[in-house]
Amino acid sequence: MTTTIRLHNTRTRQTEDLVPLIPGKVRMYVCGPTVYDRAHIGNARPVVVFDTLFRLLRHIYGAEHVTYVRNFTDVDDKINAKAAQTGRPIRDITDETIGWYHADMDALGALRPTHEPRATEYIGAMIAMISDLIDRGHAYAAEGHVLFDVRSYADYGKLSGRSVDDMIAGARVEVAPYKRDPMDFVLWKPSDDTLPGWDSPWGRGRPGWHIECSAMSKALLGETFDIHGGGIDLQFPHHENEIAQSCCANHSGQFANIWMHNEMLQVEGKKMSKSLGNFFTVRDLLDQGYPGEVIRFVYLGTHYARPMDWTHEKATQAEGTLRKWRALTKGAQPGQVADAVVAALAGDLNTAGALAELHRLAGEGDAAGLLASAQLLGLLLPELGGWDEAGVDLAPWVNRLAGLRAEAMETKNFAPVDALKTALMAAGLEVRMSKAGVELLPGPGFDVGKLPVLE
RNA sequence: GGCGGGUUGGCGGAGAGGUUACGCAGCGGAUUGCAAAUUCGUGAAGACCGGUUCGAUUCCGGUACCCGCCUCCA
Repeated sequence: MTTTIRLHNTRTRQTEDLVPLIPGKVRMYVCGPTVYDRAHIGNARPVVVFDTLFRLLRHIYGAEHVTYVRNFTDVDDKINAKAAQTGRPIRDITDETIGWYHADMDALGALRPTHEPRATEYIGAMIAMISDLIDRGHAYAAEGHVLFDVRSYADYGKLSGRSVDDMIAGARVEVAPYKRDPMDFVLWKPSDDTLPGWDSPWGRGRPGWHIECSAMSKALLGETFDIHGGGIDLQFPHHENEIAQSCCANHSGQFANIWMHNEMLQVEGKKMSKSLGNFFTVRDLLDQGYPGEVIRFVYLGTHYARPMDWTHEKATQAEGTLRKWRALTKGAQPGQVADAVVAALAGDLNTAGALAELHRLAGEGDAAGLLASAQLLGLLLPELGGWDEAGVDLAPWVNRLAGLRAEAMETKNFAPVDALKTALMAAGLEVRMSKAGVELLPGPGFDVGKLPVLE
């Protein structure tokens, strides 16, 4: 445990050493998806980023000393809307969506977190926390709602660098009449008979958005823990509100130590949006033939704190690199993880730097080191492979090409060789002919159906 | 309007106050029936204007442009 991990803490705006609150153990919470639809490729970025951090933490502290919690938000008005629209039970929708999520994130090589709590299983904990906040004078009930009193928490706005007064000045939120302050946010809201609801001291209702993360992190990690992650778009209001709730409900007044935020993702230089037609789910990309490993490689190519651009060009390059590396490490056993790779990751999760080290290892022909190091990044794992193989036995084509070539060397008529070679290349094969013989390797876009028919 | 982030060679994309990032593409050589692959070598940067410094792409200030959040979208 000689490596010290340094991480940029958005709470303090500084890059800091990770010093676990409990020596030798690391606890991390990351905001997970609202389960009403397939995850899009923007949703997948924090998954890959924090999975990579999870892998690094396990490498350094030992797998059994790292606890990673990522929630499923399965109570939400978007889910309610979908249920109303389709007539399906909510639980059906959320169960199905969680299944999709697991399948899609598995394809990207993301490990399952230690715990994946569902919000609906922690309603009691949320109600208890809300009651506590009321008792301590940080929240109040009004017209079936319970609201958090932002004026009761002096540090409100600190995470996102805003003051309550500034926010009110620029606010575009509609102010409900029962709010004491325009910035007060909902902890609990009433449900009518058509909506899911739970009994509470304030009547039948459902939780507000932010309280679930406060309740679940406390239940599974404790009042304080080491790392809290999520997309930068969650910094305000979600994380700001989480901090307010948790710090006011916790006796220590402390919550997560290091806050990490990943930047957003664009597609071909533009914001991903349905109206621009550049909106993709992870499943869309997988169906289009981008292997999950290739998608992961593209993500790792940009530092998590910088905006990332998804482009077809990058995916093509990533695919070529991974093909090369998979060929180089074929049959090899993982050796030692390279120090330089760990050092890069330990420096605020510099995945792009780590990939550069991988290139170096590949250049040196260190298959064992490359394999072990790549696997630390969640690449070159056996379960992510297979896409780089032909899926058919290419021996008949190899033999025919070799035969024609041998003849041509005698007759000096290379036309038949070139014709076959052209056809094979058109099918997406890479054709290598050398003194040692003929080799056919599937390249990007290889299509078995386009292979020339041999007589 | 408020808050935050960014601007690096043809493209992508890092680190470091002074020494080659790296990958892809390009160019030249070797190799090849031709190619591919491989291999050797090579050119190319730090938005703009100031400041600090012996020295800044790296620190500070300003300008321009881009992006995000403030609309329960990661």
